[in-house]
Amino acid sequence: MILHEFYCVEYIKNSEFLIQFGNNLKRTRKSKGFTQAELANDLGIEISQISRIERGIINTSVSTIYEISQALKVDITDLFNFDKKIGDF
Amino acid sequence: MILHEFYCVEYIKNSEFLIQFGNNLKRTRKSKGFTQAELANDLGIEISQISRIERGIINTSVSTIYEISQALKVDITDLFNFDKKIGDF
DNA sequence: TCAAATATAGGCATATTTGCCTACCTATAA
DNA sequence: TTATAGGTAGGCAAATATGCCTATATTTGA
Repeated sequence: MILHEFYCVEYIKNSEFLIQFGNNLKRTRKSKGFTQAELANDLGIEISQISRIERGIINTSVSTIYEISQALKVDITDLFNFDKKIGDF
Repeated sequence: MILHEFYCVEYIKNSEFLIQFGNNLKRTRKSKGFTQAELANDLGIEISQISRIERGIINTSVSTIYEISQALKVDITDLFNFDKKIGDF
């Protein structure tokens, strides 16, 4: 059994990046008018996975990222353009 | 024990995308003058992983993609710009 | 042709993600 | 207050990626 604190600090590599990425995904998803449930349903994956990705607690795969970009009808590169977009959450 | 044929067809989702992605990574890596061993060493991961990623037989994580882009000194979005670049291998 | 460098292949144990599930939280509207 | 929608949390088993290792194939250069 793993405590969440330990989980965040030791278990995940690059968690800062993952959190930024997740926040950007969340903003993008909302701007496209999707709920987590709708996005998950379109992808055929679990809502809890979307939640975990957006919170940056898992390091999802490149093909999932690709599928998300297709479902949201955004360019996959948009999901990585978050360097300048801080603090609009 | 898993035969390679089965492995490719049933095990991997989105293998077409992963192969394109891998080919694009390979071209990008070479254009930056890196061998697989050099890239793997810079990242602190296994050469065999780089090989597997470039051949599209595994679905690596978003943070590994991010780290690769940093090691190669390219924008992460470049690793996904391969729609138009067919047949230069 | 030969040797060295580079890349591919895969076994095996371990790490991590994912699917499935249930529960809880938070806001909003009736 | 109650109900509903949207999101968060986490346990557990199964699926998949990764590290570590050795071996083999392919390419490159002398």
